[in-house]
Amino acid sequence: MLLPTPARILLIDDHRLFNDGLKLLLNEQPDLTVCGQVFRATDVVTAVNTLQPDLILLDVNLQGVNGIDLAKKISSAFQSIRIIMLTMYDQPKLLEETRKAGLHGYLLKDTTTPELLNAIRSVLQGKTSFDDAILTGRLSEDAFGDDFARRLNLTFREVEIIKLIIAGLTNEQIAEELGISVFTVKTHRKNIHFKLGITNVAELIQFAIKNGL
Amino acid sequence: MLLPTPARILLIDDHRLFNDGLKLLLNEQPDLTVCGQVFRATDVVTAVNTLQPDLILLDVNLQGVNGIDLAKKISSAFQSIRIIMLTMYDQPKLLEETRKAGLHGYLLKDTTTPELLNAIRSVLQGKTSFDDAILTGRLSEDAFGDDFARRLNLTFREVEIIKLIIAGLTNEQIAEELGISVFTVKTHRKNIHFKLGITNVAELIQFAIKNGL
DNA sequence: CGTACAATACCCCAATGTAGGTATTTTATG
DNA sequence: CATAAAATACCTACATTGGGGTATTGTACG
Repeated sequence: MLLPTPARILLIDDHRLFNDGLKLLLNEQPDLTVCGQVFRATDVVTAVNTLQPDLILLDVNLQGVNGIDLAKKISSAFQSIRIIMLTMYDQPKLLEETRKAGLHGYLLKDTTTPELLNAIRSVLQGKTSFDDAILTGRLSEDAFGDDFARRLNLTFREVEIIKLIIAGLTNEQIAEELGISVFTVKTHRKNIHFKLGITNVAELIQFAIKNGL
Repeated sequence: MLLPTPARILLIDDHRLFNDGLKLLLNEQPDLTVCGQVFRATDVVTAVNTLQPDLILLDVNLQGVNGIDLAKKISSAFQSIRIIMLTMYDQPKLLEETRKAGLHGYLLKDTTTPELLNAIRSVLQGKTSFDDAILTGRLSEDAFGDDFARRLNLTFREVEIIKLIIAGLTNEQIAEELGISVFTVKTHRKNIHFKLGITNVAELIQFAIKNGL
């Protein structure tokens, strides 16, 4: 399991506190060492060049810069470097893009530390690691909050669908995701609109934001 | 500056990695100690009760639960506990709510570690601490405008239209609001989609949120 | 055993959004 | 004044959503 010398990890994330915290976290591990931290997209290229990391933990969103595009560039220039995307949100689309781009992992920032370490070590060994929470149904259990649902008399299924709508999925994609008919999705959507007193997606998202997305 | 015994800090944030990282970060300081970590809103009350922290770092957004409401509850039940809100985004509204609620600080997660420590120590001494980045710069009026627009090469008009889309207006309503043709609105909308690399309203709003609505 | 509710599925049609064009006018700038 | 960028306007076509129905199934509860 342990490599002869600690694996060199580069952290790229504009949230400084998160970045700093992660550094401490990883440096506690004997087989891992953080060789550098980057906070801005513009600093990435030189950092990768000079630091020669084995693995990069990369935020999908660097103040408006698309992390996945960035990852692709790095990946094509340095094929040996392994890259794990870190993200705040579980967006199926980003997950898909990440896989298609041939990157090595996609993790949510609310994974636990052991899970992160696991993922890093797997990826260093040549495997890939995609967050279970995304693949399976973390969405279904909690996330959106009892509170919200209860106040507005939303059912479990409705909340589930709201989340997928907000994630940017179309009715058809939602239907596929949940394994139900598009008609059913539309029915739920109508009920949601009725319960919330709204008429379109934008208002739905407004609502979600106000009530704590 | 240093207290006789380390100040007890409770971390409330559902992003586990961030939470864990922060713990290490703070425990490195001789005058601070993390007395507990909470990952779910439902665990907050008992944690506060049993751990008796001096100060709480609280994420504004706990999987659907409004962090500010939570903070108010804590604050009214335990007046001596000082609370600093942590957030990913600079939302003027939340900042205002935080101040009105009589809480003691509001920090962005992309502040630096020294800034965080500074803020914590100030608050422990009875002062308040609101992130400069929020108070001064871009936020004040046009958070959305400048920065966001510049980064993404959006024009003034495009930003204007984005705001109206997010407000839930249809193309027709936007056209009327701005005194232009629906066709023009559609054109702008296409350009926006192109520049942002998105395909529908939900994604647009996602984008706006991430980049600081 | 009814009743209530959640979840499912379908139909129709209108309204709105998305995507590909092309093209003119205005404004800012070297 | 020439050029670029921004803002404007229109067209066609298709995709998706929105709102009005109706109806079946399973499950929980008194």
